[in-house]
Amino acid sequence: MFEEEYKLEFFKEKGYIRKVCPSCQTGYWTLEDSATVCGDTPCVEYSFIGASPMNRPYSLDEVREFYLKFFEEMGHKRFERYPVIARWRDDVFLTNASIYAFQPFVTGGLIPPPANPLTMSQPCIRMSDLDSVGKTGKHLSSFEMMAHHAFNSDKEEVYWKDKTTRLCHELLTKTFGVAENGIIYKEKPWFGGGNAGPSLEVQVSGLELATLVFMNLKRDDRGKTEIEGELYSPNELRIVDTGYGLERFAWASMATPTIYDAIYPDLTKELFEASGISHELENERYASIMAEHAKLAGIMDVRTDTKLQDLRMECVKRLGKKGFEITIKELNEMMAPIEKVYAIVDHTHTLAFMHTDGIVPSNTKAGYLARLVIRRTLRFMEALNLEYSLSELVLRQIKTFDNILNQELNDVIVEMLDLETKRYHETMGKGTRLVKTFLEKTVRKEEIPLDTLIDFYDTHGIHPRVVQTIARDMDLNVEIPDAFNSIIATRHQSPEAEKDKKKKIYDLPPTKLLYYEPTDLKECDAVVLHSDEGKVILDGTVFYPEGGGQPCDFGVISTPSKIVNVTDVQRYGDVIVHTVDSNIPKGEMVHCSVDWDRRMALTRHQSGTHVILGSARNVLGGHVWQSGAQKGLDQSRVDISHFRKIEEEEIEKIELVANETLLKNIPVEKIWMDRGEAEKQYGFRLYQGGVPIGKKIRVVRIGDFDVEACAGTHVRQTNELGLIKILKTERIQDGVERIIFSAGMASVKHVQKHHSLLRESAGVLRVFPEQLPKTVNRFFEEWKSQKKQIEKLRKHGAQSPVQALKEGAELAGDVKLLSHIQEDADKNTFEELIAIGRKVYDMEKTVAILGCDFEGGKIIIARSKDLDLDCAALASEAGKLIGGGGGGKPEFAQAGGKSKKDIQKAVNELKKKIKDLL
RNA sequence: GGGCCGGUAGAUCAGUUGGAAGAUCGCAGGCUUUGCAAGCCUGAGGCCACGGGUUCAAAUCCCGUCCGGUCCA
Repeated sequence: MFEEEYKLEFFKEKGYIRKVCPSCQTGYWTLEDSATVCGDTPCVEYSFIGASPMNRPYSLDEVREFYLKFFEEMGHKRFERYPVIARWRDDVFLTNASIYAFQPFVTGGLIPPPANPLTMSQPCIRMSDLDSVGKTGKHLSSFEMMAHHAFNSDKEEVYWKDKTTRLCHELLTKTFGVAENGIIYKEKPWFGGGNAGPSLEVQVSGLELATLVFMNLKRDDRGKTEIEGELYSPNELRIVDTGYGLERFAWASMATPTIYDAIYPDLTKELFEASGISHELENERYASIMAEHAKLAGIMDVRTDTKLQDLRMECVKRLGKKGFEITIKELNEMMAPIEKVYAIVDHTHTLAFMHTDGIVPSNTKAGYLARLVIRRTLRFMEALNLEYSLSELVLRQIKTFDNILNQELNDVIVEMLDLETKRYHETMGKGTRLVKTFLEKTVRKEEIPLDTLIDFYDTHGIHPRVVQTIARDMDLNVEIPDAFNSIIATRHQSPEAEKDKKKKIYDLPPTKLLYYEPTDLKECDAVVLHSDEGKVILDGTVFYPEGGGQPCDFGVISTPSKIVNVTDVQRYGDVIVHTVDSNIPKGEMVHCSVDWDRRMALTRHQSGTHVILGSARNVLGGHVWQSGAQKGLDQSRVDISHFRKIEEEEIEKIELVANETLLKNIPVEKIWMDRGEAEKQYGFRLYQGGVPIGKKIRVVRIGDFDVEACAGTHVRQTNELGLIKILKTERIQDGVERIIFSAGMASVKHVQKHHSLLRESAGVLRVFPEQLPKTVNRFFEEWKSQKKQIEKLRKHGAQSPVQALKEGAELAGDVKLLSHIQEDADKNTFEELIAIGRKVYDMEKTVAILGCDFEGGKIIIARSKDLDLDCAALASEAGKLIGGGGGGKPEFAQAGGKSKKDIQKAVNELKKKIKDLL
């Protein structure tokens, strides 16, 4: 595919020849006549381990700096990295590649690139390879993708395939000293995310150091190019999307057996020592084993245990040939802890990136991915018995990478991770008890039903392997089905989300937005451009359409002949549509008038949201981001990321800071800015309330307190908000707290309402509101102790009525038959009867029938333990007689019903029946 | 955003088909012991998360709310 695309002038000039790999059938370009395979794993093995193809070892910082400098010298603008959490996108959680920074706005042609061409080193996180990390020696869950990008269009031609390849070639040979004939360019059509194009993979010593992608196609059902069953057509933008593996450069230059030894040398070494592993790469035997294992891991799939064992077998064989005897058992035992150390080092680095960019662990979204990594790491640490805390290790990584990581959140991160560690142990403790209880109860202990295993994991977070470990401690064996993971996966497969209803597109000029400036414009004149079924479109409007969590304006539109109510206002693209309760003809001149009380209430809550967010960030820390908001008339809510419940004092403090800000009377500036310019000036903090679309964005700034991209309506100065009152906070999810607050008159009303609640409650108890807590507590305590007193009296008091009953007993053979009917009974009397009934159990040959008229009618039937009589059955029958039912235990039962007049009859019936039975 | 599970004594949890609110640990007092540990006895400690509904009767069944856990995207 794309064969013609790869015939570059550069290859011709250099004397590159095209060959086809007999092993994987792909085309590749090489200077070596003798080359037989494509140069990529699995067709060849790494040849750089112990033999660097570069001119000297490079540290990560050196690789990055040499790289960026090279491209700067070649006319590229150095571009700052984006966060690893992709807040500017709603289709992904994490930044996966450097190009993510430019999607979708730049790649979609909506806004121009911030610089062209540009170069950057973008940290990326990929969760997909998590299982391979540590085992293969090359997989990382976080890495930096160095890149140079060029965006070509009909208007601007920067450079394309030929120059891209020349640049790459020059970087490798001149800067890093790689021999020309050691570089192989492999053809590899690329596609993903709705785009496609040819690409070249750059191979050095069996390692793919870079991929040069030439994105020039887009998905199009009418397109002529077919890739993997999808049709593509040429894109207006031709994008040079390159990716160079920063860590791989360092690895190749250092020629260590694994990538982890190259990029995390200090922490790796320290953890090996702490786990009692002697990681002596100077030791020939050890180094050979590691190197051989790494080479094989590079070409073999190790995702399952079986496959990993295949690799180990092969490794044992090869080592034998080289004169190093080792058994597979020895090799397994040797590698298991080593892999864990590598994984820990990698994972803590990933967490360092996640948390410094503001991810808070959670049970949803990106936070959940962080929790996954945290728990994996904790498991590995436990297995190695490391006496480190997770927070300590992550902090170490943050400090090691201080030239690219933000150090401001360090304290918060430590607290957050310590809390996560605590939570993990709690969950595990709970889980262990649960599993133990289950295993003790189960009869056939070696068989745990699959459903139970699934329940343990899905509901309680206990992995089957943990169940297995617990079972082993109890000398039991538990089998885990191979298909366990896929079973879990299918359980969670949900039907595909409904496609968004297509919004109606109106072919009309953009509506002029008159609601922004001046902020107090309440009315306007307009012309009706479109009118149909109660939907009206004007040339301009003061009505704010629903958006950004702010409900739309209400009001009236008047024509010379009538006045209609506006009941809904929505935005469709650049056009604003008003829903009205009576039709207005097209072409009419109208006058719009907004319900100003409503608008002001909403506006105050809109600005209030920004103030609350600023105060929350102020009080709680820089990890606080908005994760949702809804404005209302009486109250509004804003959801923020935070790792624990907000404490009462913190709420008070947030409220104080917010109101101080109001009193300072800070101007609320609204500026339309170029997107790139705004991002550069204020960073990603802008995107608190989601990502606006378009070249220009509206930046709302409250002094140094808060800056956000926001399309809502705002007050002019903060004092217009009046009073901000936090009404309550609640936890939406782990890591997300909701603050419900009010602003303006709504706050005053809330304060008044609370005041009257207090006054009313205090009035009932006839005390002052200040004494309420004390008094309520006193009443509650008294109530409890009185309840207890009654209970006690009843127990003692049951003695004498029993005596009285005994005296009036009838005899049925040798069995005493006690009966009594209590009239005017209340709950207490009834419970007394129950207490009396209880006494019967310890008597000799006695049956008691105790009736009362509480709640209709009740009959208690009790017998002594030396009799064989089913009271429950009797109660059931007696219940029917009094219009209800009954039941209980054989020795004590109750019947109840609605008709109290039948109690006597039922009791007589019962007596007769019992006599018959005995 | 969706799914599943849970909320009972200070802690950990039982509580069968709706009919007397329990166990273990911890706590207090007593006995035993030279003292401690342990053992034995006795006792305190519960709006069974909250609000509705069904029922003669709800910790238990149904609905809603709040709180917590967990998995998935």
